[in-house]
Amino acid sequence: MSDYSPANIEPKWQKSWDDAETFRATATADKPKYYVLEMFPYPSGRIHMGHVRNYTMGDVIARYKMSTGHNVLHPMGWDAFGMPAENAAMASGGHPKEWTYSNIATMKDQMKPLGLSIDWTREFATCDPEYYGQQQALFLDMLGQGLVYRKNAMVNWDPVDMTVLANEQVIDGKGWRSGADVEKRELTQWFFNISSMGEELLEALDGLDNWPAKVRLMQENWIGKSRGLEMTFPMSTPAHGMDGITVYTTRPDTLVGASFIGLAANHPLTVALAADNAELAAFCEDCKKMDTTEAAMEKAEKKGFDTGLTVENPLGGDPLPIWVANFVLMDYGTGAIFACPAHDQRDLDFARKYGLPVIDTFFAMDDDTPVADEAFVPAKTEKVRWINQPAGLTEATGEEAIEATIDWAEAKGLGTGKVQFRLRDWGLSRQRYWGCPIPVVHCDTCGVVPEKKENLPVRLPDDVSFDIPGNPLDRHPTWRDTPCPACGKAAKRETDTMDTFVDSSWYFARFTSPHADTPTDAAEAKYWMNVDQYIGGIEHAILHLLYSRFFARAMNDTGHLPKSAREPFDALFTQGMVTHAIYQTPNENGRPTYHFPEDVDLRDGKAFLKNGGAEVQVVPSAKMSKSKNNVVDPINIIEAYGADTARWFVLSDSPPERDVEWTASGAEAAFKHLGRVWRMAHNIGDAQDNPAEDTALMKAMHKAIFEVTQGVESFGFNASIAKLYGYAATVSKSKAGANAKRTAMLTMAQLMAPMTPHLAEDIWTHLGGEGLVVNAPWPIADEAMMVEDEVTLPIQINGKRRGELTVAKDMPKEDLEKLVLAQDAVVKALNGGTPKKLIVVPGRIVNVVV
RNA sequence: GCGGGCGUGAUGGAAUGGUAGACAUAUCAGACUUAAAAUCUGAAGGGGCGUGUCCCCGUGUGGGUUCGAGUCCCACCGCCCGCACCA
Repeated sequence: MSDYSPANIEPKWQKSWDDAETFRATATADKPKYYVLEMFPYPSGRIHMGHVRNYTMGDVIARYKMSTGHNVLHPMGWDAFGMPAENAAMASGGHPKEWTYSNIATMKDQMKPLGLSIDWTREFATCDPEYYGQQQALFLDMLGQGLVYRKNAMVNWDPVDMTVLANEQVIDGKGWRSGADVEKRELTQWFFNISSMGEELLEALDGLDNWPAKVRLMQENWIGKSRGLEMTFPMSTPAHGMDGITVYTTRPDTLVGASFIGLAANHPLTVALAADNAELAAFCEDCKKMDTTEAAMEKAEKKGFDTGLTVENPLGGDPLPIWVANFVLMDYGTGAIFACPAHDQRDLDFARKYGLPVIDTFFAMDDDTPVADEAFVPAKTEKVRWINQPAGLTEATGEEAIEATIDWAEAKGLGTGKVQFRLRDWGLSRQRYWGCPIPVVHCDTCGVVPEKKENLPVRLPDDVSFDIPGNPLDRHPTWRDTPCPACGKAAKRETDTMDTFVDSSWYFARFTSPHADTPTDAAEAKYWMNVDQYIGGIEHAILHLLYSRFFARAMNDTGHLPKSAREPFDALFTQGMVTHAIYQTPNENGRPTYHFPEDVDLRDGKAFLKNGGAEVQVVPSAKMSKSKNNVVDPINIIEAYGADTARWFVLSDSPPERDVEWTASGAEAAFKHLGRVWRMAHNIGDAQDNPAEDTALMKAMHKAIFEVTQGVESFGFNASIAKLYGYAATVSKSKAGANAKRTAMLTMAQLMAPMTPHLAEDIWTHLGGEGLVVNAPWPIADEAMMVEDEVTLPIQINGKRRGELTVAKDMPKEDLEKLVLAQDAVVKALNGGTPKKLIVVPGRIVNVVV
């Protein structure tokens, strides 16, 4: 008899699915829909194990939903714009377009053998003119609604990539991609007005019950809503046309403790003063550098510059000096603060350094110690005793004092309560070639004019070169030239392209009608949206997901999505990485030399080099990385064991949200198990029916159906697989007749089908299952078959297990208690006495308290 | 610094407040074999001697709640992640 051969099986069943167009998503009224989406990949050129795990999880859900009577939409596409393509063009002289499309072709070839249930007819790349043309249409509609605007802004300039970066693309003062120190530059930029939706984006987080709490919290912190008081301190002597300093504070309750005013280095007053004060100008230059590169290293160092000016204190008392302080930021609040050193560590550090007063405004309930070197900052919910509180409070929590003081200040006309967000508008302009052109024209007469929709897409020119840094669109001989859409005179195109995060902010909506000649088709979008289950990496917790939430709202506002899709992802799952041990030996410099897994022998829990036998240090569970030689290529695994083994293994060993470590022995074991199941299906035998054994097997089958289903429903794929191992062992050992075994194995095929679809089809057909297993309805566990007549109860004495008792499930409590008290262990423990207490948890446990 | 999460065998991990360690890896033993591979069966948290349906200890540490705690509460230790001069 032949043996389990994935190389024969897998292409065969893939062809059957293709021929039957099994995965074609069609909107029909007779079935509920289910939209499952995995975050689409960047076409780097090769798929990796992380992709395999991500897509397999989505595939399990998609196939399961198909078999439970849903129209399933499970699409795939390519996040295809971005700098690596340009970098490759610079390095090797090719064209970003060719590089990208060739990578897409390669990766698709690598993905196809996985047997994913993807509707490839909906595939697109974001660099397809058909896609980015609709993105331009969307941009114009958003422009019309005031959701996009232009402003001068200090931007983060990456000197290596020669482009602007969003705040969130700057990590520790360095470009997220290039790692270069980021500089500040002032440019006219396009911005999405995401902050106008801050409140809604924050409030709607509450409704996202099927998102990880962690992601919701990260977004909440990112949006950063706070309530405080905006008030103006009148200047003692007006200067540079200004007669007051407006500050924002979340702690107006500590106004009594104000000791100085702090201005940002780029506050308008600072800038005006620096114009004729070289020393201050030099100080401000220092601050600008700190903002980017040195911030991380010298975070504790507070520096300031005394302007010599003062403001009047609205509470009476001495005027407050105005300082320029390096820790005050222009782009939050008003760029000016009042400092209360007693209750803010930064202010205190500053005050101590420059000898400014420290005024306690409240004390703990049981402690009068004045603040020394540590600011007193209790939780806002803690009750404290106030000194000269402006609103007249004596004992109150911070929360109460803040609200009371805002009311007081408003009544006195000193200021107004204000809500502030950390979330800032999203700068989308990029000075790059390989991105979606911003569809506007600059006209000397008309200014900035939107391109007409009938002229879309504004296509990228193909004849560009990358031999000099900077944007090839800027230096293209003719591309910029175009008539002004308003007056028809000669004008110039915008040469900035869009941040690639724009491309991925609405692709999920485009998948509902990928070839419509508007961004979406209303009927299709209404049927398929929302995404029922979105799956991807935690690294997208803030940027991609927040931007997508914004875009879904913007698309609703511009009529491209229904209101119900303003929150586009009903459920989000963030999966863990696939890791692999690193094998390293120290070289002569003491630095590690990395060895490929295939060069290492594993014996007795240790690792040795095959060549030379030297012992190798093993670093477990490290992220796969080419530079560490610990990457496992899915293609090699598929060739060696087949796709089903790869799929089974990446799901098996760890819960989906955690990292899973790829081990050669684990993959081997997965392959062996699939072979075992295959042989079981081919060795049913011809045993006669055996009622007792048959019933026992059918009971086990229904239990397996129940448990595996539960695992799939709850994203516990590893649990489902553990149950399938157990079920396989039960079937294998069963003495049931051939009919019952055949039934048991047909169910096995169905239960395994979402994880190992090719093997499942093969078994299903071999055992005479009707049609394709992918189309078979999911088995339903029969509750009656899962009822056990007898239960084994553990008997505890004082909470410790001391024996067990097998009794009829429905035995009356009194009879059970009698039996328990007659147990040897219980009799011994009671030693002739009576139990203090007898706890019977029906069907679970008995505890005797002695 | 702020916020969040996690600590269970050699390893990955399982366990609605109810038999801790399912399932898998690695390990060991047995069967089959001339032998090996493959396959199948079984053992296995640690310790004890009295070898048993035995006893003691055991889920980072210390307390607490409970008839009963890996699970709930408090404090501490360690690790991981996110944010970070946001007034």
